[in-house]
Amino acid sequence: MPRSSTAEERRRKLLPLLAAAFGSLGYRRATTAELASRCDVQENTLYRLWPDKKAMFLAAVDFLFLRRMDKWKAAIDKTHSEDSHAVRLIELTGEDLGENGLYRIIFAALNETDDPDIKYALQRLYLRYHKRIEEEIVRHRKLTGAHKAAEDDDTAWALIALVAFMNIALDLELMNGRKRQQFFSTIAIQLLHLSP
Amino acid sequence: MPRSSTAEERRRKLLPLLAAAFGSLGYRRATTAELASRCDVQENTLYRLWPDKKAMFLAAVDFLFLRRMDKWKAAIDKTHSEDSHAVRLIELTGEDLGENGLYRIIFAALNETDDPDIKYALQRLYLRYHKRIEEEIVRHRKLTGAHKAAEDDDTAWALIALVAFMNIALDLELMNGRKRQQFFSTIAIQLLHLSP
DNA sequence: GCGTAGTGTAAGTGCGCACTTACGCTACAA
DNA sequence: TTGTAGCGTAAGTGCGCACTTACACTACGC
Repeated sequence: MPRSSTAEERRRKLLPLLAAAFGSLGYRRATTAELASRCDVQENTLYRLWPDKKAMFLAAVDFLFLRRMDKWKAAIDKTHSEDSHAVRLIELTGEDLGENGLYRIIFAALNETDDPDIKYALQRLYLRYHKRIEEEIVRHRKLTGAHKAAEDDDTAWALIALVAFMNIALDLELMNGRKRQQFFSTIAIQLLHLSP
Repeated sequence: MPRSSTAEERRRKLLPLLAAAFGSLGYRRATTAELASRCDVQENTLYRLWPDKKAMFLAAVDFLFLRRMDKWKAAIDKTHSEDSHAVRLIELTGEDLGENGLYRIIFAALNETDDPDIKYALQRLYLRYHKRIEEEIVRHRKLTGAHKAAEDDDTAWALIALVAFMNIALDLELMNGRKRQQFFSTIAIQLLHLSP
């Protein structure tokens, strides 16, 4: 049997490109021809690495989520241990909103929720996301002793809602960048119930 | 010239059906064949009433938005003048979330924002929506004398964000109905800064 | 060297769908 | 009654796109 399998490695190399393509084009406009061209390979090659377009999409979703979590981890590692992670993450989110296309890909996926695989993947993603945020809220509230206006898990969902809408606002140009950032931090802080 | 134009009337009759179809199927899955079948006419007939599928879609968006506003008006008219409209509208939103497909159609449209017409229509819709909500927040705060934790317009955007996410949560079954309603009212009240 | 698993390239293929054409029928204005 | 604008019905048409096939080439195990 000749040539050791390099498929896994090739998948890893192509994923960021696929993710970027899906992120900026959405599901529909990201045609297989376009994906191939952006990866600088033939369509054929993609189909040798993934069974179909949906699989490429799901792999991309997963990749972007994990990359986002890595970014959070890196940001937190640079924070002093006694500072609030939550506040740092809010700043971070305000800054590189939409940068890596995670939300655009999620919104693209939301239109495919009739497909059970896609729906399940999104569900899992949101639940993991929620869990991660709730952890930080708990930590934040313990640290600051802030009086809770809502349960931690409700606050976590509310922050997720806020971020989702920030991306809508970005896409639709509902507010300019400065305003959007001010809006986000005002409301996020209010939700954490930290008097300014 | 024979037969007086009934086109306008037919459009009015078909719009609710179109809107329902787009609302439950999204843009992509709402094929022209499917639309025609749900309206119980031939595709041809639709094309005699609107120039193309996009026009049908935009008309449906507009229709749903106006219907939602009518519903609000009706709800408010039934409220005692000294009661808070805002609280009544929050209850209402919690109850018939997703009922008329407005949000599903908006999410469908969000994937078509590369089309300037669709983007512009959404922009206009959100800005009108925001303006309407802000009015109620101003009224509410004047009425209750609640101390503001955020500007009225920020609070209005935050409520819009919340409702948008409620619909995501509904689609993805992130929470059950009871939980979702509890979450929404808790956070909405917190945003209005009315102590419970 | 030789056979085979995998690679690059390119030309299909078939289907779903937005949109069109064709044509006969109907109701109204003249 | 007759001409015409609009209606119903049904059969296209063409194109974009997910996915496939074909085939020559290459690297590796034997």
